[in-house]
Amino acid sequence: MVSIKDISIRCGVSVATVSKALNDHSDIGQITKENIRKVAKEMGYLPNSFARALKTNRTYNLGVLFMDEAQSGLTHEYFNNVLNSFKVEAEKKGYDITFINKYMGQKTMSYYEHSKYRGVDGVVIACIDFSDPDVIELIRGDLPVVTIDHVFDNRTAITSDNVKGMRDLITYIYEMGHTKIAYIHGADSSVTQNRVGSYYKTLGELGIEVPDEYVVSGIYHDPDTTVKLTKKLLALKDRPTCIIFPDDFSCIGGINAIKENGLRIPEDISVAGYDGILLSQVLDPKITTLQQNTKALGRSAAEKLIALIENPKATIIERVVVEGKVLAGNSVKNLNHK
Amino acid sequence: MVSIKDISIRCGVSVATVSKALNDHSDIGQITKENIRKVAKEMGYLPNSFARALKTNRTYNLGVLFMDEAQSGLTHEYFNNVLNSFKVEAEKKGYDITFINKYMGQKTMSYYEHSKYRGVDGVVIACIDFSDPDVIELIRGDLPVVTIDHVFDNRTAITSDNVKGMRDLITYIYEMGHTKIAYIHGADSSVTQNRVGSYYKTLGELGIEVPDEYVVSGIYHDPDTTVKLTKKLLALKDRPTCIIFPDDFSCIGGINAIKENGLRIPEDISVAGYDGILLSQVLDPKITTLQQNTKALGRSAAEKLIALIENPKATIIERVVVEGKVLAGNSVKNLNHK
DNA sequence: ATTTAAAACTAAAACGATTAAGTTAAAAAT
DNA sequence: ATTTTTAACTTAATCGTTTTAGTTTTAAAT
Repeated sequence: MVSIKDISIRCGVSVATVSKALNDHSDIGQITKENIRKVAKEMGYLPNSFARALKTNRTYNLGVLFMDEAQSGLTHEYFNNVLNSFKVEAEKKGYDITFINKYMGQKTMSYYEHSKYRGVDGVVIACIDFSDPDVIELIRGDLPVVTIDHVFDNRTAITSDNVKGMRDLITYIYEMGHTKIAYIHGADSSVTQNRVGSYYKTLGELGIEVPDEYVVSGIYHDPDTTVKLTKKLLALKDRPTCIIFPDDFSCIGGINAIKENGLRIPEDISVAGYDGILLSQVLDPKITTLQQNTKALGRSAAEKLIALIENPKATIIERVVVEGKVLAGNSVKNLNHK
Repeated sequence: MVSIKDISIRCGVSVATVSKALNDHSDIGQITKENIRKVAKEMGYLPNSFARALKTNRTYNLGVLFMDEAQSGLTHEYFNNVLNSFKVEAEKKGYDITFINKYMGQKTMSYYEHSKYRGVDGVVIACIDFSDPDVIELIRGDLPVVTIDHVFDNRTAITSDNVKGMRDLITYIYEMGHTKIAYIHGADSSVTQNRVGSYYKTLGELGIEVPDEYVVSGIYHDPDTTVKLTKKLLALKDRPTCIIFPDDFSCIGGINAIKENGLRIPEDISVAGYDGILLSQVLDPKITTLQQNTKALGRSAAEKLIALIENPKATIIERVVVEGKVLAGNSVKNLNHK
């Protein structure tokens, strides 16, 4: 590999001059600069990122901590889309991304250690158990951090507007004539708390009493568990007319349970999901769901993280809230004009 | 950050000794080693990966070049799954992964340049236009490379067995009583060539003549284009009884076109996909498809790439062929016992 | 008691950049 | 004509490792 030194020899100048010329410092003459750049191109020079990183402590590398229940944020469509959007924006700004994990070969490292070891300039955290001590270590650490879908006091956070999302979804369902709306929610997290809270609040404002049995604790992204919980709901004496599932994917479990019971959707019972993944819109019937704006989430996360990195003095903690929108499928029956 | 030097001072030995102790060289005494390791742990020492990379030219970082038509291998379920499996295996062996791309900020770099700049130890290439000059540059380059779903003479390749896959799929459809089997295939590539070749060969062996109009050139992962092409097939005087689509995702377009035409699946016409993505098995009817073994593909790619990296002398070019299996859904009607 | 061999450690160069501080040459000010 | 300023470079240290080629100490062999 051709180095700065090779160029300096060819050009008859010092390595310092070459370095400065390539980095466009002001104390190098125009003619010299141009010549050095020409020669560098001719020789096929590529900067050595480690050497640079060693000296400057900047890698132009962003850590990504994306982990779902199944240990693979990659195959989870929601996080997938957020990640892809994050990646696109990061690359646009000249950053690469590196996945942060705990288990590197034999050794285990904490997320913080891994981040430090790879020297990432900052980390985006999403899709994870935010109470994990290893995550907390990272949050408390000295690296710029942006969290997605969870808010820490002293850190920039990008969140999907789960309060408004759930309100909009319920309002839509209510306007379709439903009042007996059950909710199988996901495991406890701030996302879940916001949604459940908004569920109660919205129904309360609409003057609807919610029987305790209508709110069931489930698991995100788990059709199997959802099958069981759905059956429970179907067995109720006062069965709901609509069930909201933790997300579109687990909704499939719910749909299967309902079909197994000999019921039709939406004729006999209505269902709604959450996320608005591709799949939800190709199912028959199309699922009525709240589509989260994954593009904006990923893009904002990258923007804010890079801003944090590039303006270390002005460490501004920001809160970005991204709204989603109701995707009206065909899975919620209109009870108004029957 | 605590460095090797800090440890050396605390232990009263030279930095060389510390380095060797931590890397378990044979010329350091047991007691010294243990002491140094203890102190290193106490002080929270983390090796600096750039410094190490600078000296050793090894980063324990693998480049990933995953690009689909939409410029985002990440949101494409097939590649997604391959990538995830690749990542899991790589991490198990102590490697991180870095996405290789062309456009870093303002500057554009070739894939090869990007790989060199980031100093990845090797690159896996998949899901891309393999005739792209930038890809060729990488293939011809001096980095260990493994390709997925495309074979280059002098490079290790992991391929899904498209010949056997298509044969199995067609054999299944044939056994269900079909002889008029159309095929909308994807854009030209070695994958497509293998599938189309196998399509003709298998049908030929079964003694079935294929009308020219039954083989249509389409696009992978593009439901919209598939809608149009499906309509063409449906309009034929001698309409096929079964249509094979480029993949499961574009199959959705085909299904929609068929439904629009007032036809039922599989009662009036049968369809088959390719890939076996999650989605194919939750649709109603379940799509009959050939499920590719994405886990094995990703794992093998990582294994072979790392083998190449860790045994530079024995540069063995390998060919790994991974078989898939027919997922018999409900989208192909059994014509035998009507 | 002396030489030889083995074990345990160190010195210093190197990897490829960046950068603070210093130097030289040319231009501007006196 | 001399001093001051500015422009255009260079020197050399530094980042944190690894590693070659010693050096010293201890043990074994003579």
